[in-house]
Amino acid sequence: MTGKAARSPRKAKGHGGERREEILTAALRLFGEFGIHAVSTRQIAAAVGISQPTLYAYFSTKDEIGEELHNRAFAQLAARLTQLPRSRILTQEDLSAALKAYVDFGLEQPDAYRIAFMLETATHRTQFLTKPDLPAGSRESFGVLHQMVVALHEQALTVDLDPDTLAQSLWAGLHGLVSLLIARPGFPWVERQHLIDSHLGLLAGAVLRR
Amino acid sequence: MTGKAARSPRKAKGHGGERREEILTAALRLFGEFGIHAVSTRQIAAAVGISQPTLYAYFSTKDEIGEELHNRAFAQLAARLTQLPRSRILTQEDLSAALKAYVDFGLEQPDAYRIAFMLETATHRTQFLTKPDLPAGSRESFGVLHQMVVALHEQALTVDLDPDTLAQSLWAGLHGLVSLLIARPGFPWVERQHLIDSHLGLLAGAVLRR
DNA sequence: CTGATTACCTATCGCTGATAGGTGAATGGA
DNA sequence: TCCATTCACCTATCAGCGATAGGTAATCAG
Repeated sequence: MTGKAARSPRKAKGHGGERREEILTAALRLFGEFGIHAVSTRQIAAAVGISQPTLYAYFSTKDEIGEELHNRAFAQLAARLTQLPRSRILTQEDLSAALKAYVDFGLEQPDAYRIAFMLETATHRTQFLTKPDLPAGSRESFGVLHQMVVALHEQALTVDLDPDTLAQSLWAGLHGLVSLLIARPGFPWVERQHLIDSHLGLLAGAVLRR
Repeated sequence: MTGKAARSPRKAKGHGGERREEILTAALRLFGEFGIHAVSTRQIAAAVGISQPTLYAYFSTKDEIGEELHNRAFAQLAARLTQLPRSRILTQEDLSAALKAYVDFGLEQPDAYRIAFMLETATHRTQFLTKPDLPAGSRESFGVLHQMVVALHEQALTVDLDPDTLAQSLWAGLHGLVSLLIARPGFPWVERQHLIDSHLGLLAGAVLRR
């Protein structure tokens, strides 16, 4: 399956950080392609061109590699949502654009989305059960959605429900579509873009005052 | 963690099937509690009271245990949806009841739901990429939803979108809520029942003609 | 040139999923 | 009643896993 292990030349003295990036790049690709549990540290190491224990100079566990990718994926999504152009006074179109951006992110970068929202490492499982918080990037990306709903609510543009509930409902609606499309590519979906457009239309229509 | 391995007495001659059920029961509990990848075949065997290789008399791989639980979970959901009382001519209330039943199933049996929709074994990953089909139970449970939407559509009770798209959209909306509630119990959700009621209200309101 | 630091290595650990090959209780036909 | 077969289950062992211990050689500052 995997080719021979061509050793990568040793990094110069201050440049161990480059190796770290190489590991993350290789891991993202492999995790995305085969799933985190089907990829061994030896495979990652081989893809990078180093010995397996060398990974542990940069990460203390295999899960920590997933963790870092997880955080970066969240940060990417948050950045994407934050950097959207917005009207000075928030409009319904701004919300629609954000919903679309969320779905696009998930479908354009399914590996990242999987890792951000669908991946379950042992670390996560414990973390999510005990800590009342999500990682920063996660709060931030949900926060963008939340703030938009709050702003629209203040302008009385949303239906008569508290904005917290509306925002969580929207998130659920978005995540459901993205995660099913990613996880069940073999399902007989209707034409993808049509489904997305309709779904986002339904969600926006459900949340926005008519 | 796990206590001592009290050996279970040998099954009588024709009763190996009972052992199989015991294995599935133990595996469902352990997979649900710790996640499939964090549970070893030795732990399952210990919980049942047999040696680890004996598992392989009943299942040819560990994934096959997950597979069987997966199919059973789907069948349960399908049964639950199929057995709902329904009006002779389908009403919007029937649809709402089905939506609620779906969510209730997921939240009452998070282990089963996780295994049915959120679990990713190596087998699955390949299967879903190559085969155009879901397991029977899966098609069946989505089918119930689909048929309801079709029936409502024929009575012109739905909004002006094709029923296939509406049904898939509904499914995504349901799955998103259930999977996030299950996977992120630490998130600062609004009161759960309120969120569910609102969400289902939004979904139904979005799909049904006003 | 030297000493410290850095970037890596090989060897090995306990554990995992899975296989090979055997044992001994139950059963049904002679 | 004997015996062959079947069935339920065992111990021993495998290669591969994540992770650790401990060493080595390249590199850089002084």
